[in-house]
Amino acid sequence: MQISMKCSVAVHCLLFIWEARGKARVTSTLLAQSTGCNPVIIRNILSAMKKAGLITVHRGRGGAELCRDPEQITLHEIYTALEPNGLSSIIGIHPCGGRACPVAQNIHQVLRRPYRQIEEAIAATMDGITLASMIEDLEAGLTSPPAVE
Amino acid sequence: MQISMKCSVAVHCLLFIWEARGKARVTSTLLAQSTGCNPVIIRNILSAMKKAGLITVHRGRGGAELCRDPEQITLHEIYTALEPNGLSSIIGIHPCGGRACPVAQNIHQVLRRPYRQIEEAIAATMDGITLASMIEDLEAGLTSPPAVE
DNA sequence: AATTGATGTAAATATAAAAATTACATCGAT
DNA sequence: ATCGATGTAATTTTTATATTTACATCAATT
Repeated sequence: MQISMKCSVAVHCLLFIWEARGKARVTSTLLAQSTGCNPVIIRNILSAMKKAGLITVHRGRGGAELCRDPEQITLHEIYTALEPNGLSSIIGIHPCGGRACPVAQNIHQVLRRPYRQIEEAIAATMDGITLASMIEDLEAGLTSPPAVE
Repeated sequence: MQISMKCSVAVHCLLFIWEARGKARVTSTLLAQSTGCNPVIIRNILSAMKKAGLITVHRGRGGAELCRDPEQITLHEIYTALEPNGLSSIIGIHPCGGRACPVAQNIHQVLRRPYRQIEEAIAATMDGITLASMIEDLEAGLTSPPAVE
């Protein structure tokens, strides 16, 4: 599994919720249209972020809002809200237990430290990225004419 | 896509090749048995590492050897040998171009910087991990009794 | 030179993980 | 009470990985 598309969709949703604050009720259908993915996927993502205390979602009436200031929401929090196992889910190790070969018996332990270091590096970087900084970049793009991709 | 199992298999192969040096000819069949995956997968991985200049593989007779000292081989090189697109392949961004929504039009650009920072952090960490250090950990495990998983 | 056991790849198949879809219970303002 | 919304479970579809099959090529050995 990668730093999955779920994460980019989640950021997309948060930015949308922020931009729409006070203007429109942000429903899962609306977010599905903007992100291009299914309303159920959106609801699952919103649900995860709700459990993590990042947003509130109104049942019945509908609509989502941020629970905190964008400065107080980091990419790391967004990511871990979506991935229950945290960053270790981005790393895969082939299963090779129960084999006679001594390399096979120890490979798991050998990789533990390197992979933990990588996870820590990613976590530290993600801690430094706030929703506020992404909003800043978004709004810079909104005022200037749309760039050709 | 994650830091795929290919990477852990590749490290496994390199450790095996190192431990077997001078003792046995390391064939893809042998590595397939030790890693638990298919000989064709092994050959593809070896082929990629060969192109990257990490190992040599003898045709006909068979057998693989390291081209360099383990101190001179980093995890980053191993990883990039396997993934043509480098670290950007660990990150997925949902496609949402061509939509009217201004958030959809800018999300790609907003995520560019954070994700580049993450890639750089991973790269830096991987640069600091050498095959030699993993061999050290492996051999520490070989001398002590096998741990219960 | 022929044999043998190996690598190097392409193509097809099988498996596993993600995402989309369908369905429906529940909620709450109007 | 109705209506449009969320919350989830279960199913299907899609996509990505990994395996298998097949075969051409190679180089040491006989």
